[in-house]
Amino acid sequence: MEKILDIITAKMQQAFADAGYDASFGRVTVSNRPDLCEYQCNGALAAAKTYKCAPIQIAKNVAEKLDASDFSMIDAVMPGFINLKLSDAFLKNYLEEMRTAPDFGVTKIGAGKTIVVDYGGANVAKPLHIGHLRPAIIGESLKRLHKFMGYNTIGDVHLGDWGLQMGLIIAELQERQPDLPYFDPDFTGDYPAESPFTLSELEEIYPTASAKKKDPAFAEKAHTATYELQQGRRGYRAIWDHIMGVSLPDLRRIYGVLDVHFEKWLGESDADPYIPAMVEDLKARGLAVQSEGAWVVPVAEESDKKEVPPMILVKSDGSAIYATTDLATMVQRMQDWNPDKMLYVTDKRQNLHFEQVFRAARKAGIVSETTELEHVGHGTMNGKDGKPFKTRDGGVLRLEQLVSDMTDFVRSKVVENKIVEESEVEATTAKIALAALKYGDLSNQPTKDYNFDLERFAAFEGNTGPYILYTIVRVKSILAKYGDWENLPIQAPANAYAKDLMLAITKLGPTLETALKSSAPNLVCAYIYELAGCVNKFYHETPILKEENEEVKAGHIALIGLAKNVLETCIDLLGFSAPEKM
RNA sequence: GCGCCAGUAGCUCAGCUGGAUAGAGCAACUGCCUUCUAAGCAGUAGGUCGGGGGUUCGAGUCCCUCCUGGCGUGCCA
Repeated sequence: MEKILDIITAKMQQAFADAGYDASFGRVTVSNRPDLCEYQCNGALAAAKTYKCAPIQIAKNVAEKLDASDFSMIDAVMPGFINLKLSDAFLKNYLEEMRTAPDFGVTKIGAGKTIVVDYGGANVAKPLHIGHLRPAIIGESLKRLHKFMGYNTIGDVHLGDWGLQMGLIIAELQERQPDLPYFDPDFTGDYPAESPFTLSELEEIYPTASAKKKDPAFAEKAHTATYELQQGRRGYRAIWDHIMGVSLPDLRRIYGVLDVHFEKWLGESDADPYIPAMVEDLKARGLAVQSEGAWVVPVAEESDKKEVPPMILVKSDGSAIYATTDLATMVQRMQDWNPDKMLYVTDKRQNLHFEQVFRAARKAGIVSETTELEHVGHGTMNGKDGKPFKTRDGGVLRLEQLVSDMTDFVRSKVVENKIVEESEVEATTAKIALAALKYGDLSNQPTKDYNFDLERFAAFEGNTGPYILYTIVRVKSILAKYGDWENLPIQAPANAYAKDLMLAITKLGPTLETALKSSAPNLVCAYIYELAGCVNKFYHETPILKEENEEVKAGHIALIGLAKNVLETCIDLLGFSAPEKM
């Protein structure tokens, strides 16, 4: 469906042209003075200079030429604004079209395109911690948004399963259990099917090993083990298999709790087969050069304001680094999926890394000229006090713990409210807790740091996930009492609250487009907060089920039904859903 | 040192290619439930938009400069 702004702008441009001015001045925007109008055009102010004429005169001339058919008000006011209000008939028809069109008539700007969203970044052998929350939530939302807008979407968890961390674990395991067959270079038999460590042991081994990096002898061992693993040493591969076998089910489970789902569970290790040929190619073409013992790809450009260090392709010890696997992963993605876009959702501190990798990829022609590469660098989630989030003993808080804290908090409120049956308490709690967590995160700009405040996010009032859910649930309750409502047509606005609500609904398409183009789920949050406010105002001021005129009542129901559908669609794009009661 | 990001109400944040009176939520205070879920709605109060210059008819928004904070700056991811 054509956007309202585009429809009006076209008319306004025609009016400017008809009045003898350049059509480009006819841009219309949503009003910033809702008390005066719904849409406005500021073009006369800008045109005043060009035509050396008082802006108000231009505005009046244009207003006279404007096709008035879809407006209830066209007003040229000082100093030169053209204020507009839509006619009831136009709004009614527009909303009825939204109601009956698939996906509310939103333009599928991604139709025919494929996007890879790389957003997990979980490390095997390490439990998910709060640092993994934002990429999971933001990435999942961006993926769903792209899908809704027509893209073929491939979400890839891109596990951290091939770097130094693997070597650290192997080295630590060897110190603890040197007699295991994995460490015997002469062992030729079958390795045990049973893992030599449990999940909780593994989760303890890694941080212990990581802390020992300062010991040069241990670090040396870890680097060697990393290199040998990457070279395919049999015993080490077997350990690696165990690490994956123990770790993956747990990762899947926790992502599942967050309602985060990946199409592909690939990792850095899956890029490994592509590395040798890629490295050889880069060397052969002179794109990779030796520097300080390593092979690097210089990516500095003339226009750089800062010094951009080269991308390290092969470390001086011969092993791959994350730049290597990221680049090789691009080779794999282009070969297997040929995407139009690759979107990376990771911590913003990796900005420089991705800048380097993107440049190297373009330089080497690993991606095509038209392949879009974007890094959404998210900010950090800090504690309530604005300082890095730590547990009481100074450790890193597990993601699972965070979810369960939120769940406990919400559950107590749900129980207190006594609206749902005891048997539904857990399911309802889970939905509200997830909404609180995700909305609390997504309502912030992705790039900014924010402070996590459990009580604020889970508050049942204000700009929160639960508030949005509550709005939806209230409407659902009315619709259920009314009965069949799905096919009721939209009517002209019954009152001012209805009109505000209708105007808000029409902004769905433009909002989703902007949110997608700027990779900003927070815009969707802001939108549904506004929409929910309109719903609640209408709800409060308009008796719906008590309306005696059946025709009028049907109009009310059709409107809140559409609003509810839009809200539910939007929260699905954010990655959560509403219960039936709360 | 250099680079990037941020600084808006007591707190947490919006503010869409510069536009009419800078907006929400929380906290504070005040109204509205025998009537569709009060987890709601309405209202009051609270701001020299970090400081200083500049461009413009018009600047929270663009340019310069300074201050403060965070982060990054070749073999971790």
